[in-house]
Amino acid sequence: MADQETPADPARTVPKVLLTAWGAAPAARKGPRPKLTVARILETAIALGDQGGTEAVTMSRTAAALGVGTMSLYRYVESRSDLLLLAADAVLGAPPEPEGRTWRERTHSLARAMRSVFRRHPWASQIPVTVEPLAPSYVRWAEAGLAALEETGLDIAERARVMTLVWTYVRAEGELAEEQRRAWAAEGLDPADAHRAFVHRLDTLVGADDFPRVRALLGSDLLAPGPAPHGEDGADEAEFARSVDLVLDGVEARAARG
Amino acid sequence: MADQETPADPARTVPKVLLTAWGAAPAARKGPRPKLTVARILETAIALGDQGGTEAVTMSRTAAALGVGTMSLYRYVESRSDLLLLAADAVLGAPPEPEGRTWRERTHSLARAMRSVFRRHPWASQIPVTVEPLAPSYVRWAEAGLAALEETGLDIAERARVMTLVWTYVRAEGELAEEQRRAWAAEGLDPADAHRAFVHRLDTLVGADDFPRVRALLGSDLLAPGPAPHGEDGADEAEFARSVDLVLDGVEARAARG
DNA sequence: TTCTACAGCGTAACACTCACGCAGTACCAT
DNA sequence: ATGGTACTGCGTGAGTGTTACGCTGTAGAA
Repeated sequence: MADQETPADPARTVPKVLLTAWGAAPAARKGPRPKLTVARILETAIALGDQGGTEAVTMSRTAAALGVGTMSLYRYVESRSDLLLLAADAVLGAPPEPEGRTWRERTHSLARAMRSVFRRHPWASQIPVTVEPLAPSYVRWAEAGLAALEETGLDIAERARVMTLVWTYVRAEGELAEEQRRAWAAEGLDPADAHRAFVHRLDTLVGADDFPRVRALLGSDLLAPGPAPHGEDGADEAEFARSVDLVLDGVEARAARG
Repeated sequence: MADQETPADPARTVPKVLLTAWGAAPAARKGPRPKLTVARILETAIALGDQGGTEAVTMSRTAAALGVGTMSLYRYVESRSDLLLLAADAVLGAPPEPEGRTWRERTHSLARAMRSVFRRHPWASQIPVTVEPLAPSYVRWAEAGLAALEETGLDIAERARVMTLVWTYVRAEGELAEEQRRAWAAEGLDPADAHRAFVHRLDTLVGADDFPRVRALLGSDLLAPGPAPHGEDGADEAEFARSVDLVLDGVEARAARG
């Protein structure tokens, strides 16, 4: 009997994670009934992540929360990193129906929706689902993004480029915000203190001779306390919206050129 | 003697990592001569990262490579994550003199330079130095970016937004590329195989009914094997350049409006 | 004398291998 | 149809190797 597990062409293999993610893993026909499901495991992992971040999602903790032995999880998931990837993709879920009449409004609406996912589950932004850009939820968001951009008239490759650029930025923005939030929390600073601390450090460390432009930020709207208190999400969200607008300006210019 | 280490205002503290990074840590006046320097430790950590990625940079391995005990490193660096942050910032280094006559060329040149740093030290892209946006090398790149954008005529806040957007994208692009490269390597696929595997998986998993636009990518230039072989850096770099151009188109449009 | 750097020992947590016992199901002989 | 049996997949406990990091004693420089 030939070894059926090792096909000749490595390019025709599909990793087990992807099969699991798409629900394409073959169901068992014999043996005892499984006590768990992948869905239930992910649910638990997501809950752990929500309250303690990526590092709180360990095999032992997840298993304990489910009331099973640590090793049982390996029946459903090949490794911890696979578990995290599946959890992150599950969190991404399906994109909402984009709001707005123009492609621009709809694209912006999708970007804001993805951002809000990463604000509700900040740990997920640290797991690049796009590494395996074929995880089902990511593909759904890709499809939605390409659809929203359809009436720009740009060709499919260009639309894909825009979509990838925006999704990459949204994820990265979430990642940075989360890292920063954790850093502040580790120092025991609340958002207001954090903003003051940042200004103080900038003032202390960054010399006017070598970094005149960075220092000039001290006097700008960016760092001046405005109506929307810094550190809270109001100001950050406005910044985010403006950055997305910048990209969409570029798309618009390109679409106008044909 | 009052506790001098705990000032009343938490916003006036500067974390030790930052002081170390800026070379502002006070030198010891007594005691035995230090066997190591932070610079030498970082050099070693960077070498380890270059050949084995982030996870290869452990305290024990770094110490062993230096011929000292593991715990000795904690005299110079507060924690592993501090070590990684310092190493990543060291790798970023100083930006080169940007090439080009227009702000556009110079900004693009800087973006490509940062990308090349992250290609030479891919692990560094996984450590968000921008978390603590006051690490010295990042500040240098920020200053360079703001300078390059000066003659757009945009105000400082807008220029800062553009700079942050571009730097964030560059880092994230490097991060994703590295994660992908590692994933392929773990499967034992070379770049050519990886491209074929990707197409095969896309074809297998992504149904035409639910994802017509994503599937349409199969027939596009993006996935068709062109003169520059996919998986190698040629095609990726061209994609990167086009994405940056997209953003700069947006900046141009905004600059023209005033 | 006083301060500081160094390193060995020890701890707790982690991911993951291996081997085992056991529970159901599918199939076959009757 | 029915009873027995072979087999497969399930859960898990023990064990391995690695990790970051705390504590403590020692040696050396000012």
